[in-house]
Amino acid sequence: MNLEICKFCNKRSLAAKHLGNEELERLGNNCNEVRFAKGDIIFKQNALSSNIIYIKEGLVKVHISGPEREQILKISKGPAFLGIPTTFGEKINHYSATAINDTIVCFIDIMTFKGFIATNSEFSYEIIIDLCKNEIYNFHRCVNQLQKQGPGRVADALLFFADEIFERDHIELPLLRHEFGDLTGNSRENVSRILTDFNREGLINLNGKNIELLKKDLLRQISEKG
DNA sequence: GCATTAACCACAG
DNA sequence: CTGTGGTTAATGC
Repeated sequence: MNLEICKFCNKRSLAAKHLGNEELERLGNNCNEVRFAKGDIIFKQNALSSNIIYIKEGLVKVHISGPEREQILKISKGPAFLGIPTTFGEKINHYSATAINDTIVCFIDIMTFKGFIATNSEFSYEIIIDLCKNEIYNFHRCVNQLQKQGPGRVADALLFFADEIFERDHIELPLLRHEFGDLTGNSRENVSRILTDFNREGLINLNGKNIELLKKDLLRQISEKG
């Protein structure tokens, strides 16, 4: 443990920005930083967990095994909390998390975290905001998945990667076709077909995992109309 | 009926 | 792993 690790961290969460010096030392004393390589499992569904997980850096996929197939719930980019909902009320994880890139994750002791919630209202406030944003995001995703059809969901995912993850229109899909299917609720074959269709129609420039979004306005239309 | 959508299977790079 | 073609089932004109 390193007392200074959180004090001088430049990837602090919005919540942790409200911690004082003494609190940051306590945090540093009760958390641990772990590096994960691409494909490493950060935590697994049904395993016991007594930590709050914070992604300092990197991309993580959050997934759950459904009755039919694997479902990717979302892709999270650090810095972000991951797993407050799983660890707060329950002892076991309700989903798994896997590193997509090389990732740095902080495991924060739950009692320390709860202590901040109890004593630092600014900290708590930021955590609540985070949870609310998450819930709203999930509501939207739920509607999308249920009411849109294949191409709409794929267009959604492409725009998500371009706007939220890479922040440019040329993306390198960090998922296999099979996983991209798990994310968008399509079979791997369908993902393949939809992408080649988009390519043929000039909406994207497709080159394996390298995808360039050429007509984002049209992709948005497809995404909205389903 | 006919068209659309998407899943499943099989096979080829 | 990925792309494609054929087949099949469900759903909506």
